[in-house]
Amino acid sequence: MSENVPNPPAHFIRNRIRQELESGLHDRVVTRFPPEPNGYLHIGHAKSIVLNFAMADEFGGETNLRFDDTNPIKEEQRYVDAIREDVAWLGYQWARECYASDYFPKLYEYALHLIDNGLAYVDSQDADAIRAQRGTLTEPGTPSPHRDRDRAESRDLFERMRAGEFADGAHVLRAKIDMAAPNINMRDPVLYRIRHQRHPRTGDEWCIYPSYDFAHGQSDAIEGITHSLCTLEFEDHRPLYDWLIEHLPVPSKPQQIEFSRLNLDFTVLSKRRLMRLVDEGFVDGWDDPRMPTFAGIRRRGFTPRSIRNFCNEIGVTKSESIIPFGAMERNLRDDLNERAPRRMAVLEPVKVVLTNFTEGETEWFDAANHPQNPELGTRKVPMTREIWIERGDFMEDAPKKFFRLKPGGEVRLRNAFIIRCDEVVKNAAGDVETLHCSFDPESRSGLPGADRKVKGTIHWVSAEHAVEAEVRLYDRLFSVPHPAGDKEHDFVEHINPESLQVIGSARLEPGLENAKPGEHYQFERTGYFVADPDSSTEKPVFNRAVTLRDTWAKLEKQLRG
RNA sequence: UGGGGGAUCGUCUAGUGGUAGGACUACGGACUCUGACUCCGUCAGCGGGGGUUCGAAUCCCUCUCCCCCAGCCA
Repeated sequence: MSENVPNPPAHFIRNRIRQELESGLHDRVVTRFPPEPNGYLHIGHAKSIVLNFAMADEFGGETNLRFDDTNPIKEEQRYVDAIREDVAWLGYQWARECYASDYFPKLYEYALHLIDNGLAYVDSQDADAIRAQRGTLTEPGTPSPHRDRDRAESRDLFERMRAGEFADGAHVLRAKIDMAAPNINMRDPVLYRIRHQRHPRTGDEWCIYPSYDFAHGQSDAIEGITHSLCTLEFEDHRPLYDWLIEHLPVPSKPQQIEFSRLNLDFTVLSKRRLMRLVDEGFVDGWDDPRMPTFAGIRRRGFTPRSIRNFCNEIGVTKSESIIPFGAMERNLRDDLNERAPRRMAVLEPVKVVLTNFTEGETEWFDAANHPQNPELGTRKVPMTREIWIERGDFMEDAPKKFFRLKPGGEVRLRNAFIIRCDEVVKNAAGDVETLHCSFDPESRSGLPGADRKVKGTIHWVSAEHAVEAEVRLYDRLFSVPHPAGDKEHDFVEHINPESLQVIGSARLEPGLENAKPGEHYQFERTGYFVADPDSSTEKPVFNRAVTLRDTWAKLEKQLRG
């Protein structure tokens, strides 16, 4: 992946690793991306994925994909499959696919080690009692009555927990650290709990499962992870992470480094909220193009490269930040601008009759597939007497700065010739129905007369050859920058009612009916589009991934005042 | 109110004693058979108050604000 980032920007983790390598603290970098398979990945995870793979890649190491599957109540195989697909889609190949559950036997041994050394004990109270004894933020906790249970008894109990002799919640294994610690994570945290629950990978082999704190660091150590990169909320867990590594006979000593998670405006990124959007039908599923999930942004038309570039652009720090959604869109434009073939498509059609164009005749024009990259070749587009143009490209009472079609005015038809609007035909309601225009034969593309300057150029599609298609225009899902930050209103109240606009019959240039799902095009002057999985030759469907920058829209807004 | 983090242009981010820099946005202009792209230019910042110093974003003191932690979730 490093070919995409010739000059990776410095950030504190990169700097720190560089120094460690120079000082000889490490001679290689091994990282891991450790999702819990209890939900789908979203754009927030992309930052972590890119960071982890980039660090290993840049410093000659490798990255594992490790599923943190320590809680079988919430985890499912389908999430594992989806996550695997998502990481690969982003463009990364992990060195090893690991599972915390691979280490259950080892972790069990480690637990025994702690018990035998008087560093862990079995507590036989229920969750409520343990909670009550934990103390509060300002008051220390009080020791469990079982805290000084002798090692042999704890060991016996723990072995019987493992053997399945007890019901869920009857006992728990706890580290014996410090009930008065100001850091609540150090107040004898739970290491193992009983869960008679079939595990997606280990089946019924285990009925006790390690907690995150007990599994994560030790898994890192077992895999030889040098840098365990995680988000800020785990900072409080680092003392525990280090404590366990220090007191256990683990094969290596990883270090945890925290960075701030990615936040985007005009969306939500918490699993709970995303779940509600799907469950309550605000979107059409996890892969709805408005969703910030990998499945969603992929279907929306975001490319892996644009996401990677975006992640590199935003940097890595410990300060919390909210990145404008537009930053992601710009990266998409930058990527697609370079490589997406251009096509003409009329979204809101209005008919134009070229009065001096021979009826029944078709003239084929050459059109470049890309204005800056001739390697993308050319194509032929048909011109006929009747064509479609964009309704918004005609204005009857046009302001001075309006460079498109107006009564008596001229405009160039992209790749073809210049036309003049001679007559406006309206229906009974007063809406423009048809425009009668005449074209200038001397101004055909390629001819000397084509050099004549007209201010505007618009796109068009031959009415006879037009391919009818469904086009889905997506906009931000929420109408406020921080939907989750409003304490007065439920975030769903801020859903943008116009986040999806379906155009039933857009008119596309012929050929586009053969677009394969996932193929990107720029519909000139309109935006970047991708063929949806729903698309077929019979009924093409395109999603608008992002609009083009539109300075006219801005100007128009200003003119209106 | 205990503990752990954070605060630099509108946004993101460099800068650990020596002229606060970059990117994005915005704005202005050039170019243009996409009002796109590209190019050029402009605006704009060290949370507040003290102190140390010839000199402070950086060191010291103090205040303020924001985030995280009291799951047998991760």
